[in-house]
Amino acid sequence: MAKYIEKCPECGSKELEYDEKRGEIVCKNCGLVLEESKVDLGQEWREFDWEQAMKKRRAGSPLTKTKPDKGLTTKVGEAGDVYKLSSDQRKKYFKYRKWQRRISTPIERNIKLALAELRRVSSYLNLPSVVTEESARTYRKAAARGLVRGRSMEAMVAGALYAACKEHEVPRTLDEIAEAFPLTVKEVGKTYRFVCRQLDIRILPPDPLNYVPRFADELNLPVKVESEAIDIVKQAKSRSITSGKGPTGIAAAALYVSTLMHGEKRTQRRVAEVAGVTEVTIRNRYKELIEKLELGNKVGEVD
DNA sequence: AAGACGAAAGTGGTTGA
DNA sequence: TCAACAACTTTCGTCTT
Repeated sequence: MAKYIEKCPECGSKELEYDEKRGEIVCKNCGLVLEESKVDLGQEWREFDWEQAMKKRRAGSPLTKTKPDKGLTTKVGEAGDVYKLSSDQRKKYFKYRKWQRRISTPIERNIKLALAELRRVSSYLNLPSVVTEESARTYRKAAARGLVRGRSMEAMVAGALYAACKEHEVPRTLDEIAEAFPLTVKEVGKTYRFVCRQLDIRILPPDPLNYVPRFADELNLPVKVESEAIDIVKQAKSRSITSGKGPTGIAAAALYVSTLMHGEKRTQRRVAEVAGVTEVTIRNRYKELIEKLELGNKVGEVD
């Protein structure tokens, strides 16, 4: 990811870090947030071979769930000339007419308003598009089931948004979201739970395994250390000593133990830093791991 | 001098009456 | 809806390398 600024205007430090999830550039030295929103001019899809490339490449704006008509804004003509068309084309015509009519039903009108609100708040909070898309999907579902009736539209949007944030592990508090609408924290929380229950959305606690590769990479650890850490996490999971604990803490501690086992030691501070937890947490988890998995004898061995 | 360790007090989120 | 609770953080002092 290209950086457009290379020096912090506040302290002059060149240690800048781009946080992709938050879309912010942060100065590692003084913590100043330099740029809150960036426009990603790259393609939003990936292509792995020629076939996929042919399928996925296109021009124009992305097909997106945040637009009620999926971004197709061309007006479809009125009836009249239809019968001059071939049957194939006539079918297409009716298909498009369907979408045309769809945006005028009450539900779609409601959704249109809701999505406008969603886009506004998303950009205000600098949320990545995956989250926005996810909330849009959720809101559509909720609206389709008539869950919005008798509830404020804003609150439903907020609930869907909060759920999506949690699902994608984008750290936005209830307060931040409530403030952006604005709604009270209570209202957002209530609709959030309502939406989850009704749509059967389970926010499963994030799996520590997801974090291991990322942290290992940031610590420049060799593959063997990483796979050992993954192993440790799996063992820990099978003995259910991971439940209720913060997943990042587990991942970090497993990595730390693994570094000791392979003589690739990193300081607790460094590990804590990349994992976004404190050294204390690393120590606690690490102590647990050693105890419960009887790893004590293996630590210190250098191979 | 830097890292590791652990105790104590405080905070935010979850849970159960 | 509110209070209890566990996990996690912050802070700080001590010990080890």
